[in-house]
Amino acid sequence: MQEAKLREIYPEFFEERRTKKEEKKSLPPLPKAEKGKVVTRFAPNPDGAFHLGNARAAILSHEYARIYGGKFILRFDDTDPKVKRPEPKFYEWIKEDLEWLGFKVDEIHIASDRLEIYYDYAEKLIKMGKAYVCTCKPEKFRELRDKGIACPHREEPVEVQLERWRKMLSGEYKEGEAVVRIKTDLKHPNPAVRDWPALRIIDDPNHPRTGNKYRVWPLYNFASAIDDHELGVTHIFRGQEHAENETRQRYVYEYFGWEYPVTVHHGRLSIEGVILSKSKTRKGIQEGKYLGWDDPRLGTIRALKRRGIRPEAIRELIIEVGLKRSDTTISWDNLAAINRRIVEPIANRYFFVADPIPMYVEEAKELVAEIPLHPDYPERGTRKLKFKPGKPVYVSKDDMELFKPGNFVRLKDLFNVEILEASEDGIKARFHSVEYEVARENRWRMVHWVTEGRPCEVWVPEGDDLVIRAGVLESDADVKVDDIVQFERFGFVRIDEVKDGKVRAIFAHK
RNA sequence: GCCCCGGUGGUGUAGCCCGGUCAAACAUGCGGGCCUUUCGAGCCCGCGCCCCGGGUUCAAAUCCCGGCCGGGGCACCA
Repeated sequence: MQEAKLREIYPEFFEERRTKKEEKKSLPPLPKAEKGKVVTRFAPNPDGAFHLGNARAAILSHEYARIYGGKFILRFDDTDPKVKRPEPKFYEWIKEDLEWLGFKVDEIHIASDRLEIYYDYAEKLIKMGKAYVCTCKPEKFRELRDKGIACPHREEPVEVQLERWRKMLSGEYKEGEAVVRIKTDLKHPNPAVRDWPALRIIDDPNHPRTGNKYRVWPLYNFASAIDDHELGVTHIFRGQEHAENETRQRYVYEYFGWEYPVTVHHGRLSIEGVILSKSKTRKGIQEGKYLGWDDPRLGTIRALKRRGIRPEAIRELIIEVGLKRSDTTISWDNLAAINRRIVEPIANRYFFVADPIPMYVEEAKELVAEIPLHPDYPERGTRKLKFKPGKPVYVSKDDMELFKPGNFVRLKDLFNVEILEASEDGIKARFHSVEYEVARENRWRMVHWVTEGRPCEVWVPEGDDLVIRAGVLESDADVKVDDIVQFERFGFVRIDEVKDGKVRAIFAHK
């Protein structure tokens, strides 16, 4: 348990904590955190859209910065122009998504602007004899490393190293021919930690921000180690996959005599049945399987937003999941429950009939149903649905099992009818009574309906499928793009598009 | 293979450091009831969990050892 580890290092802090638990679900205090002095950061690679998995580190970082009145930094770790290539739009999207989540970003830094800084530190380390330029073939180096043997370049004099470093910068070495390594314990139990690489050459980076200006690029561990210190970061939140990187980075901190930030490693967060992986998402988009990074089936922040998930719900979820180090897969029910609580009071009600079937009602008189937009908030007003004799009422195929001859149903807020005949082409019914009480006493079921509707489709993400439910929405429904409303007896939806009188909505949850 | 983590109801989390107050808490889910012009919400009742085996102890979810299971890392990715 990582808390136990933190306790070892900061026992005094946990004493405090004991006295004040008892509180509602919230984040535990942070070790070594002083009011006003906490600096956290979120450091994504803008090579894909921000998703729920990334949101864990981001929200924890931001939340603690706020709790302690500190600073939250957004840093784009865009130092791999080759394998995990950044794309310009993602820099913007990440900023937009953070804003949507309600973040206050105090500073923004971009690693690709900071290459000279990394070069300076690299040179310092070389001069200090703590780093060297290795020109071994990667396989050769790996072989030596695994045996715990120094590579031939390791102990060469500083002047030779500096000369090679200059050659790296000047372009005399090509990609793959030279790399700067940080010296570590060659007998470190984990071979992967031994003399880890800090900077490498990329011949034709064509970086979206710096083009071909720089050919020597830092690797994540080096850039991150330098930046966290340079930017004054005090607390780092990141996935447990980074736990071993801490070991590497600490060497740099030790050489410079810096203090390593407090780190909290959390497990991976995912939602059942939802794809988060950037590479899988990209592939799916390319193959035409997904409509884009905001396809409602995906777990990107943009997709969740599009589905009508509120930012507060995401925040609550992350805080509830907390600092746990094991991976967690939350269920949709869980997120939906949180979101429902938030959205329920704001969502106005409308009738949407999926797969409409006409119902012809005999012996009924003209009647106008006046229904509140929200049952708990009558002050919001009402909507009026007119019934005219001779014209059909549309009901949903989903309710077909209720429409058996001899059954009685109540058309909600209108009147009660007896079913005479029923098929998927149409239903014949006879007016029975208008009073709700009659339906209630007889325990007749209630269905929603529409007389004059406007075309509407609802996209319902179901795992990896996107089911499109076509139907009609009550004609006067006052819906605008981005509204979150409840289609009664259908579920909460977000209005995605209103065009030429046609409405498209995306299903959030029941 | 080597190196890290983790394992509490169907799901997610709390409790574990400092053993008793924990036949275990909260949320969600599921079942039932009340209320109610739908659904939902709300209120009430119920269902259901400490991975396994040893050990220490008067006492173990909690400490120790072993096992099993799961996740992550071992890149000139982040």
